[in-house]
Amino acid sequence: MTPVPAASAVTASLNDPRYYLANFRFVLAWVVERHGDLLNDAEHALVACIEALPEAAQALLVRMVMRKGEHFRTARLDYPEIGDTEAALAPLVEAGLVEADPLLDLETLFQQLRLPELRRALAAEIAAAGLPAATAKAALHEALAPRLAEPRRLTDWWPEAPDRLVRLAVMATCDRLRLMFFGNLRQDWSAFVLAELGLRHYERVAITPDSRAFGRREELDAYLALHRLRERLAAGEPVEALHAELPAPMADNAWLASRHRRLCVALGRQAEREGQGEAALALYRRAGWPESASATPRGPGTPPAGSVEARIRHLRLQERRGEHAEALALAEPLAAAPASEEEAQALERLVPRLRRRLGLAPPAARPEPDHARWSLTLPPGPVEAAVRDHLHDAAAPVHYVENALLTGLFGLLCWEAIFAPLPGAFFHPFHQGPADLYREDFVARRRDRFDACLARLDDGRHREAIRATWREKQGLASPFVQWGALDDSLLERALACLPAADLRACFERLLEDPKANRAGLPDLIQFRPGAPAGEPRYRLIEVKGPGDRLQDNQRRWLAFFHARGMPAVVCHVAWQAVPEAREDG
DNA sequence: ACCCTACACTCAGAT
DNA sequence: AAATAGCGCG
DNA sequence: ATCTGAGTGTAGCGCGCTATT
Ligand SMILES: [Mn+2]
Ligand SMILES: [Mn+2]
Repeated sequence: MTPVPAASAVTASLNDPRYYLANFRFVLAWVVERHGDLLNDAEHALVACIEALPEAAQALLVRMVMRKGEHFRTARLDYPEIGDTEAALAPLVEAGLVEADPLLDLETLFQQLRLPELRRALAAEIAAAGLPAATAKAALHEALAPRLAEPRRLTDWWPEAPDRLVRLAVMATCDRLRLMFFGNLRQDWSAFVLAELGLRHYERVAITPDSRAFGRREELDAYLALHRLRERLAAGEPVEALHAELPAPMADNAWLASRHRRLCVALGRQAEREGQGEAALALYRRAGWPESASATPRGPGTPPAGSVEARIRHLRLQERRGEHAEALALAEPLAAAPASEEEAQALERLVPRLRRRLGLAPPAARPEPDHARWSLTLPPGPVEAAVRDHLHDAAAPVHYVENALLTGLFGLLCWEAIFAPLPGAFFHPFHQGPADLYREDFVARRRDRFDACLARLDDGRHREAIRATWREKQGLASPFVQWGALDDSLLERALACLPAADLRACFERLLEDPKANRAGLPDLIQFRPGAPAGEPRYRLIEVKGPGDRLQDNQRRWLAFFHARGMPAVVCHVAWQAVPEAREDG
C-alpha cells in the first residue's frame, strides 16, 4: 500500500504563477507511472515531447487544454506569466501540438469572431444574401450556412484579420489522460485549484499502486466511444446516426456495460421525442433485456439483468402505440419477479392499465395509500418553511432536512466502510466517494465492514461513533454527508430521539439499494424529546403544497415507514387567501 | 457525478 | 443601453 | 376530481469581464 497523498499535498501553491502547469505535470507523471501500459507509443511520445518543451510553451499548452474548445485567437491567449505568446506558441506549432491557421467551418468561425468582425469579414456574402446590416448573429449564421458550407482558413475567411487563429491538436489525448487519472470525464483540472483554495476537502485513502479505474486500453476506448456518442446526442445530432454507430456493449466489464445501457436509454428517449418509435423500442430492448439477444434467456422467475428504466419505458411506449397485448406479455413476467422496488412500483401502475385495455380482469386492488395525512391552511410562502414554522415549538423543534439527516447519519456511522481502501475504489486524491458506489456489488464487497459499523447501533456505541466522525471528518467530501445541512443541535436531537432500531432499519434499506434509496426522505423531522414513555420521540413530515404530489421514491419510503411502524405523515398545505393588495386608481 | 441529480412546479391527457 | 449568459480564473 | 407521464426550472465556489441582445 502506498498512501494517496492528501489533495492539499499534491496541488500546486497558487503563489506559483504557473501553478496550473505544476498540476498538469503532476498528472502526466502519475499517469505514466501508474497507467503507462495503457498508453500507446504516440501517447508516450507526446508526454516526452511536452516535457521537453520550453516551460513557457508548456504553460501555454496547458492554458489551452484547460479552456473550452480547441480553437483560440492568439489575441485571446494573453498571459502575463507566459509573456510573449508568439514565442511560446512557436515550439508548440513546430512540434505539431498546435495547428496554425486551421480550416474552420462556419460554425467555428462564428464562435471565434465577434459580430462586428463577422460583418466585416463576410460583408460581400451578407450583401449578396440581401441581409440587413443589423442582422443578429444567430440569424446571420442561419442565413449564411447554406452558402458557406466549405471550411476555410481564417486567412481566407478574413485576410485582414488583426491576429492569428490556432487549434490545439492534442485535446483528445489530454482528455484520455484526464480520464485515466480521474476515472471519469466529469472532473477536470479545476479540481486541483478548488482543493488548493480550500473549497473542497477530500478524505485521504490508502490505495494500492495498481488501484486504478481502467485495467485495459480497450476499456478506455469503450468509455471514450460512449462519451463521444453522448456528446453528439447532447449537441442535437439525430438519433438515427448515433444508433447506427452504437458499439457492442463490453461483455466482461459490468460498469461499462451499464454505461452502455444508460446511453441506450438516453438515445431511446430522444428517439421518442423525434417520433422514431421503432428505434426507441429497439434501444430500450437492447438496454432492458440485454441477454435476450443471445440464446440463453434466463429462466422464469429471474429478473433480467438490464436497465429497469429501459424496460418500463419500453412498456409505456408500447402502451402509447396501442400494443397492449405485447406489452402485457412482457410486463407480467416482470411483475412476477421485479428486479427492484422501483420496477414493482411502476408495474403496479402499468399492468392494471394494460389489463383494462384488453378487457381482462383487473388484478387485486392496490391497497390505499397507507400513510397518515394532514391538511393545513397557511399564509403563502415557501411551503416547507411554512409548515416547519407552524409546527415548531421549543419542546418539539422541527428541522427541514430532506435526505440530509438520515443519509448523513448513515454516512457518519459507516464512514470507515464507505472509505475503505478496496481495489478500484480510490485511485486519486480527489474522490468524493468510492468509484464503485453505485455498482451492483458495492455492498457485498464491504458487507463485513458495514455490519461492523451497524453493530454499534445494537449497544448504543453509535452515538459516540457518529459524534466522533462528525468532529474528525468535518468538511471532507462524502457522498452521504452534506456537512452544511447538519449542525450540532440537530445531530444531538437526532441521536437523542431516533431509536437505534429505527436507524438500523433505515440504514439497511439504504444498503439494499444505495442509489435508489438515498433520496425520497421526508422534508421535515420533528423531535419530541419530552414525549411520554412509549410514544415516539420524533416524526417525519413530507410537505406537499397545492399541485404537488408524492414522488415514487417518497412513496416507497413512506410505505417502508408505515410497515415498520415509524411515524411519518404527509402534510398537505392550502394557502390562506391573502387580502387583495389594492392598486390605487 | 454540471447532460447529472434531487426536488417542486406545470401542463396535457386519460378515466 | 441595461441586462444577461457564458466563460475564464484563482 | 384524480391519477399519470412528461417536461421545465433551480441549484450546484464566487467574481469579473465581455459579447450579445
Ligand atoms: Mn422536499
Ligand atoms: Mn415536499
